[in-house]
Amino acid sequence: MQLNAYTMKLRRDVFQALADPTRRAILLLLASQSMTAGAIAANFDSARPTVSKHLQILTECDLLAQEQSGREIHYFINGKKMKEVAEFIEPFRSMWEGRFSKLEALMKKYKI
Amino acid sequence: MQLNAYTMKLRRDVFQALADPTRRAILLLLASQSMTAGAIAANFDSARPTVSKHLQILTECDLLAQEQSGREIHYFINGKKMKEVAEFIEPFRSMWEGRFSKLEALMKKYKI
DNA sequence: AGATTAATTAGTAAATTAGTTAATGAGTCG
DNA sequence: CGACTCATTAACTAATTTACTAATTAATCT
Repeated sequence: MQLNAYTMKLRRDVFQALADPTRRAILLLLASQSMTAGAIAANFDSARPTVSKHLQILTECDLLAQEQSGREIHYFINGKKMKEVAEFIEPFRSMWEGRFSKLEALMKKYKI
Repeated sequence: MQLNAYTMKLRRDVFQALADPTRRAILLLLASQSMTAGAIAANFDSARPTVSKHLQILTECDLLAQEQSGREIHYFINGKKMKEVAEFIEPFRSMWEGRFSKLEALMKKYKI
């Protein structure tokens, strides 16, 4: 079997999915409501198959789920998957919001 | 609203930097203390110039800052930049932690 | 049935990325 | 000064990503 971009197993994790600005815009679009592939694509300049591909990538890594109704496919966000990203940045939170963040930064820097 | 290359952020941004697992590991390493390039590289199998490149990318997008001391370069995290990621995730938070997340999801889905 | 619509899959080209080894720059120390 | 060390830059390759047009699948409408 010939392997191509569609059949090959590629690296697909949440962070890689978020790396593309179009995909982030899709997620923000869907934050308020679910939409069909066509309605989503209407918000972008890219060709429809391009948006379709982005939707597939987001779905593969579980950031989106789909539900077919007739010939339309509705896409909606899987909030739980976003949690993975939130958990990654959690250890850094104190670095931008704590009162003592500057002091802490210095202490870390000089390994006190 | 039409989203295009003007309204979207271009490459080499925080999200693109986080897409690589080695770079995420570097950030986690530095979460507890600053380290020299050599000490960081010692934690990975990649060749040193490879790690150096990752450090450069992380520095370019301000996730890391560097400070030279003699011939060593100390790298440390710029927590504020992480905030950008946190802010992107924020609108989705209710989707994984709210009591009513399932109900909300349904309401959004059917645009009630 | 035939035409239309919604969306994906296929195939291909261009750009970007991550990795390598070799070479270079710049402190440190005998 | 010359050898050694820390780290980056240069040059190159292989793999991956993103994009497009054309073709296909499947549901709906007249």
